[in-house]
Amino acid sequence: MTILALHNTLTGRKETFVPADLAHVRVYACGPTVYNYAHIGNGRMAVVFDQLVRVLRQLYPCVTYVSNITDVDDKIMDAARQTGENIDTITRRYEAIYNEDMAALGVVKPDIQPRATEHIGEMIAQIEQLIARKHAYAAQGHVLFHVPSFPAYGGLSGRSRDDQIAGARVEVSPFKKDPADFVLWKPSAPDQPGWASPWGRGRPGWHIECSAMAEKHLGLPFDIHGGGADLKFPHHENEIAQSCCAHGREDDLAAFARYWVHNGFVTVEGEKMSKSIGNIRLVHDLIAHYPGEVLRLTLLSAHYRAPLSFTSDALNQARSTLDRYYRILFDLKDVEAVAGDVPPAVMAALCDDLNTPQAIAELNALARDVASADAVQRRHIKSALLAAGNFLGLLQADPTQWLGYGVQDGVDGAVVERLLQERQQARQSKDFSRADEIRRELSAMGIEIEDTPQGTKWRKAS
RNA sequence: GGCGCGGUGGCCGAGUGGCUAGGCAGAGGACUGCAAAUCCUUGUACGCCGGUUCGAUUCCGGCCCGUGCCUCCA
Repeated sequence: MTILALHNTLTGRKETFVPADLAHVRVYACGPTVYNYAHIGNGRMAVVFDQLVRVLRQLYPCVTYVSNITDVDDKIMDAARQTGENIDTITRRYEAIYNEDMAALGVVKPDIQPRATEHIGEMIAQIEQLIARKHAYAAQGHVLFHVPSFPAYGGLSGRSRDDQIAGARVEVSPFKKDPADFVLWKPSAPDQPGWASPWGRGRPGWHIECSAMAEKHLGLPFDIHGGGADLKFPHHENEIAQSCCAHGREDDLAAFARYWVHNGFVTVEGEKMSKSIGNIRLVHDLIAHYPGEVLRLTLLSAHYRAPLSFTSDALNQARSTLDRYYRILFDLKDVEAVAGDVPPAVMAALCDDLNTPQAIAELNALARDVASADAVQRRHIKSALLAAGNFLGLLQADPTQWLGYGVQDGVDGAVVERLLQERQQARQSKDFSRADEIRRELSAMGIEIEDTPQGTKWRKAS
């Protein structure tokens, strides 16, 4: 059995992954709050954990991947107020768009995608457990988690309770027993979404939903909990506090999730994406200009924990890399591939803490070898390339289509053929200036031509 | 201020105590009427200063720079 090594934020080290139950690997990753289009940072999280789950499925017979949809949140309420739309209308719409956009990135939909609003009962039950164990208290319609009741608090982020207060930007409400305490439940005004609870009509705090949904759908402790690096604190820290304390497991931070995996941030031209800078890159917009595979490869071209600077350069490089692979597949289109396993070198790279750049280097090695390959090797290379591509969510398109051969959209094939014939005649009569002129005409139409021993081929350049 | 992460050749980007990362771009060559595509050749880089070591880009300490979190955030 291949060994999977993962960097575990909980210990700060790369560790050998051993599931709690070899027969059933369980993974949870924090999903989006659905009030707007997903940006490329959301996309990176989805792609990274999709790839991790793909690796796990190669290694283990049964994997359950849960990723939630946060559909109750103050930002959603703000959005509803601004547009005058119903909250459900907004959340359902952006949930659907999220799934479409992620599918375009080659992300396989999680096995379970629980909505927060459908787990209010579980959240209330967990809050009651926390109150019963004296880790939480009700005050003025709120319920708060009492951080001092959990001495191990801060173990994931390496941040102490004092550090959290030292930031001095934590809202210190008068009803908090301790400045570090955080909200489990808060009251809703009549015009805000709310649910009946033992503490009055209200809605859950942000952190409790993941604790409740992960436990319901995966059981405790489950194997891997993931999310963006920014969620380490306070979100994941608070999840751990809630879940461990609700079950009297204050002694063991791993009693909730055993391995914690965090992906790094996407920056745009080196800057953080933010509304104020106006540099947010939405997946929805990007897929109108770039094939999803180009975006996916861009996201996989850096190691998942490293920051990724999203630039047009990076996109173009990913595109030319894919063009190269597709050209090989095109050249090998008459070679019969055999269904096979993911190439061991690719698998080994991914099993080393999801080293996707190394895996891509292995793809390049295959591509390099094709030039000197004999018939048997060519068949092997095509098979390996397709298997690796399938595993990485790449190379799923038809090479002919990808490269633009035989594309009819927006192209008058008859015109192209006529010009090519005219150019061929010019070439035969050594009228090369006329031939080159025709090539420029075609180029202006977005048509690139390639003279080969078998005649002239043309393609619609992307 | 506190807690992290990172600084690798023009660019992107792995990795390692001594043994080629890889890609892109560039240069030279082959092929071509010229191109395109492809192929061949070509680059000895690891922020700074100390320390450990036979030997450090890789380990340790300090410093500088960049960046993220500490408030909602993938």
